[in-house]
Amino acid sequence: MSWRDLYCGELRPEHVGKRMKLAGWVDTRRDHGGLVFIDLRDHTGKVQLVVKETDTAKELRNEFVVQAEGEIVARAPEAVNPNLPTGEVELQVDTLNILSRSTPLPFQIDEENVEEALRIKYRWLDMRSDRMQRNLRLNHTVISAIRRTMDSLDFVDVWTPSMTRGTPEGARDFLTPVRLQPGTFYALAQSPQLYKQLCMVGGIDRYYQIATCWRDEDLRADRQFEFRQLDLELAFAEREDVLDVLEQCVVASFEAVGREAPERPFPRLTYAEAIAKYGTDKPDLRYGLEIQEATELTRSSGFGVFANAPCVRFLIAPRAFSRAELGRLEEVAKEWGAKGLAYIVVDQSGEVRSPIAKFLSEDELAAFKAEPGSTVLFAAAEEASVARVLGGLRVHLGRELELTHPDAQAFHWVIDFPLFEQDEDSGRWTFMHHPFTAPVAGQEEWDETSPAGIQGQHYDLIWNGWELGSGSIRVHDVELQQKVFRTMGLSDEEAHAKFGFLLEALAMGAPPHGGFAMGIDRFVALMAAEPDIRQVIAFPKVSSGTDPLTGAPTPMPESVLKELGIAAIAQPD
RNA sequence: GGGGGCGUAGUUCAGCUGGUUAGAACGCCGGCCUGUCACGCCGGAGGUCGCGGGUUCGAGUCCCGUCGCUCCCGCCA
Repeated sequence: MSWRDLYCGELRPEHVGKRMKLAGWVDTRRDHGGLVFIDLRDHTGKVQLVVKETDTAKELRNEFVVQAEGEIVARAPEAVNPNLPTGEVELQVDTLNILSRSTPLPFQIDEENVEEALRIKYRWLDMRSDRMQRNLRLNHTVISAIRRTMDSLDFVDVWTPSMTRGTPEGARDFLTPVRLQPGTFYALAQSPQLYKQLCMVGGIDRYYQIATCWRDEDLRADRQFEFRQLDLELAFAEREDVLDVLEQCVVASFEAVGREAPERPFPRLTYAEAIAKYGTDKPDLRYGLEIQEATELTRSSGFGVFANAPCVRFLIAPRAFSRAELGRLEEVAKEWGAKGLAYIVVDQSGEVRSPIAKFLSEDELAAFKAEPGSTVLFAAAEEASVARVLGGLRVHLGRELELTHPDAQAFHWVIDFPLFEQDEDSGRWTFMHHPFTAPVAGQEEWDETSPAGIQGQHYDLIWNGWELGSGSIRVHDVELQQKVFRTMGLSDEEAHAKFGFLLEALAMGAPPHGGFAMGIDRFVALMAAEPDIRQVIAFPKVSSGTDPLTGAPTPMPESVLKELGIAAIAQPD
């Protein structure tokens, strides 16, 4: 015997006259005395039950789980509900079983704006909402499409360990004490990076995995302690081979949910272009608002700040801002590190309002090419600071001025990243992405104390200003790998202590290879038009790093810690 | 570690320049109702205004601290 013959949302006029069992949750109850109407809900939708007054019918409350049996009948024409797909029929109930009761709920299903920690604490209720049902099913659909694509391209799913060797570099590790080896720890994998490279050396040729990764860093709208990534690696591959696989996965995902896929190939933008035109390495290209260069133009300007700054750039906002609006924009600029915000407002009549206009020549003013009804916003400082400030302003203006069409989708690649970057405080050089990224061909030689300008074969995939993921062609030459380690200040001895297994593997016949890792949660959140990844994760943690549902994390008994060979020096509040 | 926003009934919110007994909607409880579909009507319960301190004749409202949630910076190879 089965609990039900059909899903609630599936009932149609063709079922009229049939006797059926339905089961689901009581969505709403309309008690008319002698007659009770119930909207019965499951994940497919709702259908109306009509129940004669009985003790059982009177007892029903919201979110009770019930089974109802009876005849499917057509509704009278005037009783049809056009707002419901099942609105032409209803179940005339003669047998009603309450399978499970419910206490009054802490919030109503489908109520909007419920505080998120409460939704997460009672996730089993939240999951009944249309929103979460849609998102979790979308998550599944996308992952299925990605797996189908990877399988069709002959990728092999290889499971790699979650418990791995800790590294002081990169993100902070989550640690697991090891009882059998007191005083030592495994680290939960920040990514399968090294294992997948070993797979390449091992002849797997095309590896992939929907891999869970752990990073002990502060949580954000787009970051959780644990998350999943599409992790892939190809042997004998060049950049374009890798990008092609990712583009196929993105297109397949769009097609799987019945949406128009972005056009291939996705546009490519160099890192240098991205920084210069958009002030960030993950620009949102749904709108223009490009940053423009003015350093040379203002070299001999009468405005000292411009004349003396190593870099002067500007962007032109399509709006003549008021003084109050400019004040708020200056605050935004300061958040991004600006000392102030120079501007030129050109109002609708073409009249110029600007505290710096008096310092600028006619030629300078004309050179900015500001149309009536716009504002020129300047940043003048070190190049990196200018990029950061104008990049921040650009994103702010894009949102404030609603420069994006709601349906616009902008996928693109950022390529040609620097291989190393210099720490602003210590002056030390370190890798920009990770130490396994290969330099571009012909740039394998550099001064290990000053690797400025060396470019890496690294690439990022950006969607609407979100970094979906990144990848690179890796170093497969052991000498080159050691050179990279030395450049970031790791002696050969230290490198061997930490990454000896990689160096040994590279020394035993490593094919050229490269790969990528794309954040699944970010991808699905954007697909779902959600503002953060918690909305597509079944059981997320809140931003303090705690789990309101289970109450984790918790202290552990002394005896347990002792067995693990550790002691807690902090007590929870 | 730093900065911003929020915190009032189970939920979502209102509550003015400090001033009687802190409100609404939904939910919940009781009653009536055989065609509703956000059913309707009548009645009711429900509040440490996050917490602590201060200013004041008087604090939901002002000040300080603190906690929680959230967004951002740092951080995220």
